[in-house]
Amino acid sequence: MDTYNSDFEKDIYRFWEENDLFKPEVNKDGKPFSMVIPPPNVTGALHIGHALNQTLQDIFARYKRMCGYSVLWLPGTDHAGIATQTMVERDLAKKGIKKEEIGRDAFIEKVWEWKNTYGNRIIDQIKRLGASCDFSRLRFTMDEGLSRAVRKAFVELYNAGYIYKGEYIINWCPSCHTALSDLEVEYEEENSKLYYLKYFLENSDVFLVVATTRPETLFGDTAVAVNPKDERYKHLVGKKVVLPLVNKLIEIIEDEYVDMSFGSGVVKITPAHDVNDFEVGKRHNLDIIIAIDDYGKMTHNAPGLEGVDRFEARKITIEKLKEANLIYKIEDYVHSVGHCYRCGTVIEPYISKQWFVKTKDLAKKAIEVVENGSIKFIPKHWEKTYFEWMYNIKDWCISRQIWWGHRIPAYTCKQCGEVFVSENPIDKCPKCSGKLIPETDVLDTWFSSALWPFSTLGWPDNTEDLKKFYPTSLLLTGFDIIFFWVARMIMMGMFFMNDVPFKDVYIHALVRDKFGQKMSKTKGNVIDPLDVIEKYGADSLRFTLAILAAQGRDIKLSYDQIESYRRFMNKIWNAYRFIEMNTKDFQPAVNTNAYSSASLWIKSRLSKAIEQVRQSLDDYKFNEAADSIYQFVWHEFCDYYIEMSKAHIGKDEFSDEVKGTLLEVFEQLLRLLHPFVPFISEFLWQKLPNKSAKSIMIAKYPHSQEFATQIEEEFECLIELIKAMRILRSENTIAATKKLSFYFRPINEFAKNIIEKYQKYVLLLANAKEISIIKTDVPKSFIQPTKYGDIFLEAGQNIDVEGEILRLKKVIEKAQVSIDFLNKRLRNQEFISKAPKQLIEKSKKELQEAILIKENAKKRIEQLQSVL
RNA sequence: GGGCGCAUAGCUCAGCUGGAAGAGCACCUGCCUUACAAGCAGGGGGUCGUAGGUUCAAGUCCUGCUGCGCCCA
Repeated sequence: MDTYNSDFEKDIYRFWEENDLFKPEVNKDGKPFSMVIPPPNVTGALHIGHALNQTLQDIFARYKRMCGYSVLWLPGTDHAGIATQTMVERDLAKKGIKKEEIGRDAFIEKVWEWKNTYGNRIIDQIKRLGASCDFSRLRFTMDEGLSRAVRKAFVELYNAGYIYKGEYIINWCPSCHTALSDLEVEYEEENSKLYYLKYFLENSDVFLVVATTRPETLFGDTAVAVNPKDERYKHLVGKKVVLPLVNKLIEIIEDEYVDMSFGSGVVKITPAHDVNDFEVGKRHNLDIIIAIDDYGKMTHNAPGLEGVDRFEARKITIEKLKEANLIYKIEDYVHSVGHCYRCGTVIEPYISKQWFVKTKDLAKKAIEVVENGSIKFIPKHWEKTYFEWMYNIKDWCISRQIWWGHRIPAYTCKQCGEVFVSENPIDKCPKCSGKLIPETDVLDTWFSSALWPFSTLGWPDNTEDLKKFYPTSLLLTGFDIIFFWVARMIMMGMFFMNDVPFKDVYIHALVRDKFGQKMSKTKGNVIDPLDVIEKYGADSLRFTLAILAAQGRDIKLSYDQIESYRRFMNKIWNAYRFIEMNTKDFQPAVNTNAYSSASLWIKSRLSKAIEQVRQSLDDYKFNEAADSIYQFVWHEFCDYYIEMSKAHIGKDEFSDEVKGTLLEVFEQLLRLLHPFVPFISEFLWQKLPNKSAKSIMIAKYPHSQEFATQIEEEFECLIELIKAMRILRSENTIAATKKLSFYFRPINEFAKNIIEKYQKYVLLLANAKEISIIKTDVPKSFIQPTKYGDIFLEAGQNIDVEGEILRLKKVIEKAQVSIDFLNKRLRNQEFISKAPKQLIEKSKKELQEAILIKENAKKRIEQLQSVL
């Protein structure tokens, strides 16, 4: 093994799978910890957002598993009604087949074929990331069990009065040819025109100016409206105007809804094609005239335009209005237009019979459980977003006019017209024995997703899994689906299980490109996680995502960052190589009582790192956890302990002890690392002589220990002195390879003891020939003052006196800043009386140290100047 | 229009309950020192968006303002 290469990842994953390590049964007796995966679309391909989501969940799954929990992380996919149907339709279209030609059943069969062929793609991709989901429990929203759960849920909600069918104006996508819920409409600001049309008063050549962005809808106008407070039009209310082009009379009504400042203050009312107008229409009992059909084409109500597309119809209408001199003026106008979230088509408000979930009461409980802390959002501020939506929740349109999905389990009697719902198919009317016609609409995919936390565990059966793992412990997802999914799961969980679906909800950020732009295929700025895995390995990607996952901020990701954390993988790899090289023929001693100081120190530092990582993970601070490990591994274990170990190995009585400690600490830090970088940690762990289990996955997560603070104080001094020596070398541009002689003038016994006690480490890490303790100055030398005393380096003949003076002046300057700051603080009577004692003492000590450094540097400058 | 978030080193960002500003990348200097040049050692660089307030002490708490982003209507 020479250099790091992530090729082993696939083998490692296979090893885990073959040993069945992803099942909760590996810790049968542990306390349950459960998560359900936010089910990706079965048509989907893994994108970087999934990668982040999966990585963070896997970190938790592995962490909790190693802590002894019986971890169930349940995977699955959702059937993504519209998306999947569209995709298969497109496939068929290539072969020249329309779905209507083959019929509903045959089409659905085609979709299943497609699903069975390609539906596991995203699951396989998730595996590449190292996800430790229990794939034996893999679920799909359309599978048998979940479909049963959906039917049961529908029937129960219906019977409890929470589902109703009615004719309402809904968001309609003329392209997908289905109703959409409010959430599935995306609004975009668009540059458009505002048309001011002339509506003449009946039998008059006086006209009202009516402003509209959609002149083509005038064919559906059944009134014009003014605000009751609007003095300009008060006298006209109740009179009639002539509808342009149609030449029909419609009434002038008054309604609060009208904004007096919009246009001329007179608006046309088109109940069939505008949500607000629909409400106005209801209040005033207006006729409803449908001018645009379900394919977005004009109806017979638009004379001469029947069958013309709505946008084409707009142009023609304008031309006609112009010809008839019915346009008062046209202005540029910016307004927001709703689009279908799936296909981008402009939404057409449309009146039709749809099924709705009555949400107000369901929301009440869902609000309560967040208010009372039964469910916690992390970061907490997302609770506000949640409440905001929940307080203003609208009924949820759940029917979709497509074929792929859960068919609504409702039946209408052909004879008596009665509607029945039933979990199991029925064909005879229970009332009149007439023939029952099954509902053709299917349910919104999110309806089945809302049941996910319990339907996947076996509900409606009271299975062992359901008993053990519901409520789930943690839901980890993106903020974009708080309304779509999180809120609805809470409502459904409360209704069906009478308990929350999860206790903690961690909301993670969006992954953007390095310019902060949303990644999208059209922009061409996507970072494909599978690409990254190919190039850098899943571990590098995971570690990068984890260390960037600070709460409440989006992640700007670039290849540079991934590259830099790949270097970290390489560093770990090489640390292992060093250890392996040096412990080849070494058998760990059973009981080592005598430890070298370096070993005591690194174990103390490791303990601190463990503590920090555990604490950070418990607080969902992935970035802090990852950073703590990074700092420890690189800048303590590698930079210092491994270097210091070279002073012992093969050189003194601690040789074996140090080898043992290298293995011991490295073994622990692999376990510490495992949740973040599962592959390399497992791969290297398998090679260790001191591994404790079949797999690192089921080894225990390390615990911290208490160590005397003394060892850390000693090493703090030691490291500062080593650094001082390195500064002298570097500032005087002396090659790292040249062995030097240093002198140390300690300020006290403690400092003197450190240099003596740890001479071995000093010599090695500063690459020194010798280090002598002295009491006086060393003339003709470079000096580096520290708070523990001065370090000298003999300058030989060619000392650059001026350069050295300049350098020392900087030292003085720095010390002076400290002195001024601390003096100011300590002379402040209020500080002395109010600040904590510890801080006062610390400040006094620091002041003394700064003064000492300054004085010594000053003296040296004077000396040097006398030489000049 | 309502709500939320962000503004800290050239870039990307940490900074918990307030006690002298940190990391990674980039940059400069010197090194192929026998784990690692995907590396080692050292260095420069910030009046923490702005104006006030609370406090002995404010990047950190409060208020106004400016700029950017997101969500909802």
